[in-house]
Amino acid sequence: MTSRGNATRERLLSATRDVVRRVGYANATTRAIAEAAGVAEGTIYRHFPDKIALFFAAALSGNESTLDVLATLPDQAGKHSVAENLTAALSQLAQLRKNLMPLELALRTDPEMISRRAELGGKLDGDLQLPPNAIAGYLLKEQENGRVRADLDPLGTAVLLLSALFGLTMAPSADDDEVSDGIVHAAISEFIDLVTRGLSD
Amino acid sequence: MTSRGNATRERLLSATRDVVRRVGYANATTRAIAEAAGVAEGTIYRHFPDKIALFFAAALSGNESTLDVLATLPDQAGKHSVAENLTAALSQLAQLRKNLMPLELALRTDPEMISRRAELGGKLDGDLQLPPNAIAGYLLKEQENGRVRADLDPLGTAVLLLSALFGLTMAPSADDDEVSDGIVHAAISEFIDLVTRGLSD
Amino acid sequence: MTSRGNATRERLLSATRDVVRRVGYANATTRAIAEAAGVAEGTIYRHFPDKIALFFAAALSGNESTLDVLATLPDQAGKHSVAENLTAALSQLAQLRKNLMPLELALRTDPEMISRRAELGGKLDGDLQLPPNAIAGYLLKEQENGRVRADLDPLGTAVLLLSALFGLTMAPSADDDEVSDGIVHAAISEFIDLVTRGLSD
Amino acid sequence: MTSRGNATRERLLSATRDVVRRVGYANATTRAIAEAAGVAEGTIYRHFPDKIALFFAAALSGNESTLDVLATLPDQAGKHSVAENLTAALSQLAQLRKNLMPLELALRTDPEMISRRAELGGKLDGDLQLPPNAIAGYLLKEQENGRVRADLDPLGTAVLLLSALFGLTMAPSADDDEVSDGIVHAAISEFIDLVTRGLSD
DNA sequence: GATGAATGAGAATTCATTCAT
DNA sequence: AATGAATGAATTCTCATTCAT
Repeated sequence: MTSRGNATRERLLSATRDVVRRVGYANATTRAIAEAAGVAEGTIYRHFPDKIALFFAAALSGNESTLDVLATLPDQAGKHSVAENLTAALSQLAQLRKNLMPLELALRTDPEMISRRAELGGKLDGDLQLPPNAIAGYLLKEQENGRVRADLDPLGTAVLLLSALFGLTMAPSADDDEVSDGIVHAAISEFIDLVTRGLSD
Repeated sequence: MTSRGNATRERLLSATRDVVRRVGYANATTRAIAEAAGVAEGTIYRHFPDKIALFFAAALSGNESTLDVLATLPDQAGKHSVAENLTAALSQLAQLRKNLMPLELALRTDPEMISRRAELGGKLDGDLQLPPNAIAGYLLKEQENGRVRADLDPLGTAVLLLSALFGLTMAPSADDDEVSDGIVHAAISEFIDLVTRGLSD
Repeated sequence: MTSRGNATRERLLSATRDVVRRVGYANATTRAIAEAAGVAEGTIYRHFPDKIALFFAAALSGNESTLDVLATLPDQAGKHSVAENLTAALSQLAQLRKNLMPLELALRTDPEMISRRAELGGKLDGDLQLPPNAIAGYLLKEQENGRVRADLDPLGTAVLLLSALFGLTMAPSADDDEVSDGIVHAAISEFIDLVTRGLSD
Repeated sequence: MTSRGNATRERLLSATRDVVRRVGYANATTRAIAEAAGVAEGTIYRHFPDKIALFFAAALSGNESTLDVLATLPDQAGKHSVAENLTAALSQLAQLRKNLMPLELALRTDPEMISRRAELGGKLDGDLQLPPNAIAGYLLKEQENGRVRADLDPLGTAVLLLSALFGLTMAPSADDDEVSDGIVHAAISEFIDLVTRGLSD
């Protein structure tokens, strides 16, 4: 792969993310993406077999660092407070979700994408399995530490938290990305507070 | 509006819901909807100015009873347990979500729909505001009863619960509707248990 | 089907034959066909599921009378001369070939069409089987009449004659259809003379 | 021309023949040919001005030996039987046709190729004229030997035989090349028998 | 009111050809 | 000589919408 080719590929991935964020998945046409990337439409097909493959690649790329951070979550057990640790972890994941969300929505909306999910193979499935596993691992350690109720199912609770996170990240629709990030972070914080202390306490 | 016209209109609304549930919003073409309704494509445009108006109307119609039940939620304060009341309320709402979800996804995905949101005017916005208000009203009464922490913001917590519910209802993808309903109900129940008792007890 | 719809369908079939004859199968685009038919491109797809179905339909339609004539060939046995009967039959078939040839060539050239051949189902396969069977039936009767050698395999000989006819009809490429028809007829006549009398006599 | 360049050129010609035989003329893309030849797409244009020129060159090359054999046909007059000589000659030609056929079909199908026929100039026209001339020359000598009817037009008959051969070689569609060759040879043999002895004899 | 044929803009994708490296 | 990334025109097909009947 030439360096020019690589640069074009990156421009396409970045343009795809931009266009999807701007006009939504349904309106992210190859024409719009090519124009945003400053290349001809045909160029897309030198780098990706089809549009869906481009979307998958765009959704996956650029999330490596987030995932790395998440992998170290279980090591935080015992340090700081449980609420702080979970808030930090979910905030990280919210970042990830912001990139993956249009893809996730499309996955739930467009039957063709569902059937193409295999494409992501180990890559996305691995990525998607990391979060619940990391959180479950963390909860298990904290159970051993006595900082989390022993009768909780760690994996079930982790999935519950992630599902709720999904709802939380969907909710706000601020145009300004920074503002939006702040809202999401505050919501997560409140949510973890609620979950940690309970409704009645 | 003649009774024939009315019947056709209802058939179109019902067909739209069916088709959207079956093939997703993106693939719900006017042709498929007309076929499902047993009418000609052109007939759609006798009843609705365009496709988006049809979707809005379809999403709204048929949820009246669910909303009615919700309106009585604050009256349950003090009866049963808080967990039971919230579980019941969110389960009701999950039903509502199942109908509204494709529309909600589209609303968050497709900018054209966002701009058409005004169309729903008081109707949808009213409907959408009822759930948080009903839950907040309930939480407030339970605070007065001493069954919910006084330092919680009722409306903020209600929105939090609803956001989480959204994530919960998105998660499962069982084909069988009844099975899916069961999974969602169990998840809501666990979720409310977690929220009620807290992580650490 | 409305009468307007039927007329459009016929115009499309006729336009397809014209365009294919004029520019060849490979260059017979939907755009060119629609333009020739005086309709919008999208109209093609109201009448035919896709381009290949249109080609098959175009190739098949309008050959009924030719096939009918052929079916009566065995009844000619004993009348006129064998050479006259065969010349007449092959000339009829040459007419058929002129319509089917672009399709036949495409069938041998384009793998996608080969796989779609099933589409023609009984229709084309029946049509394609009639000629050899009709000729074989005729030869058999003439063998009984003693006007054709008894040691010839009727069906094998019929296939041989038809294969040769294919070569004959391919050969000339006169632009003027009438001239071309004349050349083909003369070639068939000479060919049958050769086959009837033999090289050495 | 360096030897490397020459080797590449040969690989391209061979790859073109292979690809055309495998997927048909319509699907023989420059990409597929370049891949089969193990070179980059751009390399094609170092050796040939465009795709059509490549096809012409590929069709012509590699048939020299066949043509040489044919040139000696008239010398066989008087030896063996007429049927044997013609069967052998047509079988040779069938081999040639197998290579030229996709091109011939394209020539009759695709107007663009017709207009480029000039490109072949003396080369292809010479090659194409050799077969009828060789056969006509042979028939003339056999007329002198009294082994062929004197009232036959040698060239007309030669063209007739070649046209029929074309139909014969088109007919079978066996996947296995050797099987296919066998079928064609048998058909030619039967055909010459028919033509030699006549229908009634 | 209802029909359904027709429309035409626009979508994804292909491919021969060019050109900087 | 060779590469292979980039091009952009062209292709098939879709679909919301219109309108004569």
